[in-house]
Amino acid sequence: MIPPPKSTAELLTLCENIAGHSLRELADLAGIKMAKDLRTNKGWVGQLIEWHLGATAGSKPEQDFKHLGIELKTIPIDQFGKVLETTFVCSTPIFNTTGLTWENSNICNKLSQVLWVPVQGERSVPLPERIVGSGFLWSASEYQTHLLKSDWQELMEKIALGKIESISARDGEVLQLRPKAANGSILTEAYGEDGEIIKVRPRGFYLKKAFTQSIINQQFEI
DNA sequence: AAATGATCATTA
DNA sequence: TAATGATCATTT
Repeated sequence: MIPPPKSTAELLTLCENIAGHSLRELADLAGIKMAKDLRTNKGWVGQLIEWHLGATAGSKPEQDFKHLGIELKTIPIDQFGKVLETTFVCSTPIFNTTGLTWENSNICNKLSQVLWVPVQGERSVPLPERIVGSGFLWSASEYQTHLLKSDWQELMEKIALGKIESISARDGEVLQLRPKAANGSILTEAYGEDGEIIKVRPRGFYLKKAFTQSIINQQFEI
């Protein structure tokens, strides 16, 4: 068990320790069994990295390192540093959203400071042989914040107006709204177009690839 | 080939 | 059910 880091510097040291190592090595060190594949265990890599960085496991809607104000995200990239997947940020509040602003939203809080940990994610590389890259801290620039905030406001307005079912993943410049649930039969309450209560699939906020790619590029082209 | 919509495991 | 950790796999 790795104790939670007491400072940002400690966290970054833990992060340096795992850089360059394979998932097999890290699983062995953690005493965690290698996942056979990610198909039936999609969060396995993220949970392995959490263990090594001393993140407190849990399903609370807050940052991984709340005392440091830092959220942890692993991000799959290929050998050229290309981002392979969109990034889930958090689930979307869709029922009682009155009084909710970008500034007091969970997504704003989570994105205030992110420790990005790139992990080799090409399917052609066997899971145990994939290498963990060098993690780095990131905070949104003014421009990036503007993009996120305006997408968020547009999406949340549609939700408040009962137009959630008309939102597609194509909406938003950098932020997407997509289903986020165990399967299609999971339902939660939302407002319909006439203000009535309807049942919809739960949604989550995702960062589009182009946005996370720019973050990765910014880091590795310095 | 890229992207959208769907899905898997686990905890509380 | 709702939150976390995400990637899968069919459609475009």
